[in-house]
Amino acid sequence: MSPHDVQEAVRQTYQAYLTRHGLKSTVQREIIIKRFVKSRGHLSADELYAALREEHPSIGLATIYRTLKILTEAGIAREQRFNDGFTRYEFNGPDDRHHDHLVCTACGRVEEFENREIERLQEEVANIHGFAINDHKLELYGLCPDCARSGRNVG
Amino acid sequence: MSPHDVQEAVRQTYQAYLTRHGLKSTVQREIIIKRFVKSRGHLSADELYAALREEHPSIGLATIYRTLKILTEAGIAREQRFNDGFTRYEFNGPDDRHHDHLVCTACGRVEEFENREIERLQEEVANIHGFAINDHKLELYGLCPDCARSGRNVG
DNA sequence: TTCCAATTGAGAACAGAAGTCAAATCAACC
DNA sequence: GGTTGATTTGACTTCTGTTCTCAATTGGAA
Ligand SMILES: [Mn+2]
Ligand SMILES: [Mn+2]
Ligand SMILES: [Zn+2]
Ligand SMILES: [Zn+2]
Repeated sequence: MSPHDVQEAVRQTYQAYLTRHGLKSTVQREIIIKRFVKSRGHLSADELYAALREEHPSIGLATIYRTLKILTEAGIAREQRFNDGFTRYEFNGPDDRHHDHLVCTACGRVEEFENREIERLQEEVANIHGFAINDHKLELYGLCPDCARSGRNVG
Repeated sequence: MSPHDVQEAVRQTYQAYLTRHGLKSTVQREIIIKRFVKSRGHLSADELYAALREEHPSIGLATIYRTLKILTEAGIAREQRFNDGFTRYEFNGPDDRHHDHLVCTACGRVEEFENREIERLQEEVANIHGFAINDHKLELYGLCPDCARSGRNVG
């Protein structure tokens, strides 16, 4: 899927969500979404706020929070809570697959990985315990190669 | 290891930690630890506070937090952050093995499991990415058998 | 006992996030 | 285009779990 197609699919999903919930499209939301989709990191609301601060200083932090909530509910964003006290949001594109995370406890770097075998074993565990799983969280915390090499250990 | 031996080992570890850090033993800490070790759940500070409230109404919440921090640092307790907004603490006995959690999103029930194969695959992933892992978090969220059967879906 | 650092409980402070509200904006209708 | 009413906005306040502050108390070495 080309970047343009992704952009278009997001717009489609977003508009459908607005209509379905009787919400309005606004310039602030457009700006926030465009930047969020473009950045493709694991952003906190405050980081996104800071990223928009220069070009759009009038957009309030509350609007960022509200828009991220809409995006999450529309399936365009995904919430992640690593252990730094912030809720982080990542773009969830139309053909993005589920993945889990490696988190560097020194510099905050986040790497993604996908492991079908682990996922399968998780299902097995859930079955054994009779749980009907609808979400899971797997995070590996430690030092990234750079931080391990340089002996860093705090952020 | 008998309950008495566990009790004794905890006391040992606790005392050693106090000495090593120039801390004092207090009646409040003794009471909190005894109750914490006995309960063996995944308790929030507030739940522990409530549990002690009746018998020891003068013990403050701040002291609970402070004691749980000491226990965590001494390796007697382990912090867990599930997705309910509370930090939870579980007793980490001298012969307790590492385990992960199944969490019911309806009733809050927490089940533990251990899966060496998943752990091994995690190490493999970390190696591929060059990360030096020192902690990880694996939680499966869904409905426990009871809640699934009764159609419950909120806590 | 004396003495002083460690500890306590109460309340204030903190931080991320969510709520409040009057003013501004969107979009449906004419 | 203009009118209208519901939605949204930004600034601010509030909320909540946790930590900090501080004067009074306590623990334990001497
Ligand atoms: Mn990710
Ligand atoms: Mn556990
Ligand atoms: Zn790093
Ligand atoms: Zn349940």
